Amino acid sequence: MARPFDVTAVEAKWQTRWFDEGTYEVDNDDPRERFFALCMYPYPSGAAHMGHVRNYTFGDLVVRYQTMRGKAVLSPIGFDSFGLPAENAAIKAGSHPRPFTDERMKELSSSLSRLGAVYDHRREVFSHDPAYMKWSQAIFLAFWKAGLAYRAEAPVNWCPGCATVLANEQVHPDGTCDRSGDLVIRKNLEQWFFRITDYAEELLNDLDALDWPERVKTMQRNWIGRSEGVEFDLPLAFDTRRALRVFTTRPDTGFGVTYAVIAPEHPLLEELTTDEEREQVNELVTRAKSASELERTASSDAGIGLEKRGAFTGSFVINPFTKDQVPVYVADYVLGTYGTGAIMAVPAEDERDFAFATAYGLPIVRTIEPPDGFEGGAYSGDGVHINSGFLDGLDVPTAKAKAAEYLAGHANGVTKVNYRLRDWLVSRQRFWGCPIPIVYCDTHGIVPVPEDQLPIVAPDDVTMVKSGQSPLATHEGFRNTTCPVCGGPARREADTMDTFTDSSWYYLRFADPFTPGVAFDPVQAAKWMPVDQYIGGIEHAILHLLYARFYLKALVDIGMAPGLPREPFRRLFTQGMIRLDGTKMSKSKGNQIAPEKYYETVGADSLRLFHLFAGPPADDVDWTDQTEEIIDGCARFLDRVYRLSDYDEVNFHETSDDGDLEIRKAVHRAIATVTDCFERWGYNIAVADLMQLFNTVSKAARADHGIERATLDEAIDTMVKLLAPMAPHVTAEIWERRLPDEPSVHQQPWPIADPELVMQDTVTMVVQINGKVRSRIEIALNTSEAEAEALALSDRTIVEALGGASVKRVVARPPRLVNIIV
RNA sequence: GCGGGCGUGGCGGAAUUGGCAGACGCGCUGGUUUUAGGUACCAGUUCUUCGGAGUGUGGGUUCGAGUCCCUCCGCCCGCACCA
Repeated sequence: MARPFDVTAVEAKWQTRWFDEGTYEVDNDDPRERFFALCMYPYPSGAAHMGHVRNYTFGDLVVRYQTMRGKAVLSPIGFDSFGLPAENAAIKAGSHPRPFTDERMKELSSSLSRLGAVYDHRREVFSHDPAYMKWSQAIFLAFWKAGLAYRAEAPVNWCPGCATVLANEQVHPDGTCDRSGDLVIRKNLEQWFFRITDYAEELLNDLDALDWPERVKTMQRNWIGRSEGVEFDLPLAFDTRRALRVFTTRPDTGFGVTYAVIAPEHPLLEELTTDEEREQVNELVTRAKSASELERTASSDAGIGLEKRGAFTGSFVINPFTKDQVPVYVADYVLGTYGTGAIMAVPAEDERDFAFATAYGLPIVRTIEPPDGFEGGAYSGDGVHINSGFLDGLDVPTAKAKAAEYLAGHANGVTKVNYRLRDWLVSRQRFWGCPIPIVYCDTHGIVPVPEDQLPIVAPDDVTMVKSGQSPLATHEGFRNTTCPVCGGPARREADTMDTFTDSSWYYLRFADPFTPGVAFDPVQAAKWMPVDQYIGGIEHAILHLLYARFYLKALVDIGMAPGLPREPFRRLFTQGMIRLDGTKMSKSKGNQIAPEKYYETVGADSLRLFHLFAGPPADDVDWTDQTEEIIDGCARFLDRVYRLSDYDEVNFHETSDDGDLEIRKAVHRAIATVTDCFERWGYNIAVADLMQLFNTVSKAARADHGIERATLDEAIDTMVKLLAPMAPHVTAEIWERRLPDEPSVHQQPWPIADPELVMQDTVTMVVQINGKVRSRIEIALNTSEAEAEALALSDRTIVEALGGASVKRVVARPPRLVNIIV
């Protein structure tokens, strides 16, 4: 395609200038209003892919737009540079992950520059930088000292493919690993945890005030999984001084408890199991323990309760409502890690209990009258209580309160809130992560590494193997150390931290990487925090976004971030993904379209414009046969703007006339609509509005009648400014050619619409007959209803169309329309 | 199964509060320029039996519905034994 300018040269020229001149460097004491714009910490996987391009196009637009709005914009970049892909590649190549990672970082960095994205490069951060690791480790130790980090043995998720344990958040519902797709198995291991559950309530409540997509907030709410209920005792039939403690959200259904169920891991199981039942109980427990999560949940995948697996323990407990003895079963549908690990079962009002009761022939007693015509097993809705003694006749909420009161007096009942959220498992048996700064001494046990010895950096002379433990575990030079307390022989922790710890506080380092001796100075960081606009993919809806929220709250509480807000990201935007042939475009699927080729042909500006124009930013984009042509169309539009700005084929007239006034109005209306679109993420519409404005201006300027020079000057200068955040290179070039003595377009203030020109004094009012458009009348904006009605009824076209029909009613809604009903 | 979102030309998509459906772009058709192709520019492009009809289907509210309510169909996303 023949272009009116040398795209490659122009883009390179401006990229160099922005970088060399530090155009987007910003100081912490900048007096302007502040704006913190941030794209999610990218994993350096090499040159930017199309998803990056989309993400960083939006991010860069925000940075440039807010800058033109007169704000001091903090635009940092860094790299989430620890992680498995680099380690796996190093194992394969028999090398070290560091050079591999450094290379990928360089590639990503340069391809972001090539896109035209601008940053304060002085603030660059990457996870494996010892200067950053030092503080990642210091935060770990601060958590430990505050009791937020602890070591415990627990059944954990082990991924054979990744050869490490995983957090609950990294395991899919079907029991496979988030990263490798391998089936995760259960193992009992001693591991490090962060006490994120201490913050469950706050993490849940604070979501309400965040300007985040509702979808993301819902996902987090579900993940945290708050449920309110009552914990109480079911006395053991053979020894009523002791009891099985259970948790329920439905105390009101207590009269319908016909059995109890305990988890295979429950500590009382052994005691409750009678000799006659021992064999089948053991069989069930063995199976449940060895089963993977997938196998354990498989029965429900086939349809609710098709195959509840359980066994009678031989023991009974007493229902505190009915005083009846009910059997205790062990079943794998009750989880040892939630609530008390035991439940009261109410088959009539709980689907899972119903399925189990049906399979094992247990009695079902309804305690709530289902609605007429109700078909099916369990009824969990509201209704009138029956068969429920003192609860009979009550609705569910009332009965709940009354039952809870009863349990408090008769069964040690206490109201309780349970969460689905578990503590965050942070140990990883891998090499390429931030080492956990802990030493184990035979005398002093767990000893933190003193801060002046941080960072603990993994050695370079390791043999990278995939063995189920980090190469650090067998590296004698690293492993053997001395106890910081007694100086005796000690061993270093060989595990590294989950890489999500690195991305949980990087935004604070961005805000202040300058103050020596601290991770960040809270006073400096407070100048920028919280992030005003965070941009990233929906795939981080739970993991990263929950962890980062926890980190900041914890840092504030333990005194590392006093005075900072408790939420890191005020506004979140999640952009859609790019799909090719119906699936997400990704490296692992091998269906990527590389951006480089577009840089070389149409240029970065055109590719950016395409991503902005393709559709609503939050929606997925399908890469199709048509895409190339749309990108060409975007390039064509930029070329037209360039040519018009050169006054190519333009006719001028001397003094301004009505035509010029119309152009000025169109220009100012576009300022208003484009600005509005920028504020509400309607970039696709902003591009459309600019194209429309261009068409109007271009047509007028090239017509024989021509245009006044001042009108065209204003139109073009404004268009270039409005386009500048979208297509930064070509607009900078046009601006410089037109106004070589002025500061760059990117330093210009964002245009402000003149209300006089935006306001239309006359508008086209539609006249309908029976809801069908029959005529259009130009009217004044402030026309009254009566005037509008009179104008409509006397309009020649309308009189003809009516043909003397009797008018039943007239609905006048000036200035939009009049509807005549006949 | 539960929760949420979405169905508009050949295609991507516009249409703040119910008020001119299809902005803008792609593609397509015709034309001007050009040795030709490409580029550039101009005109047209929902369907139509030219009365009208039309925003997945059927109903409802309203003077008026793409927009609000109900039914069904289809697609996408999240959750899925958490008591």
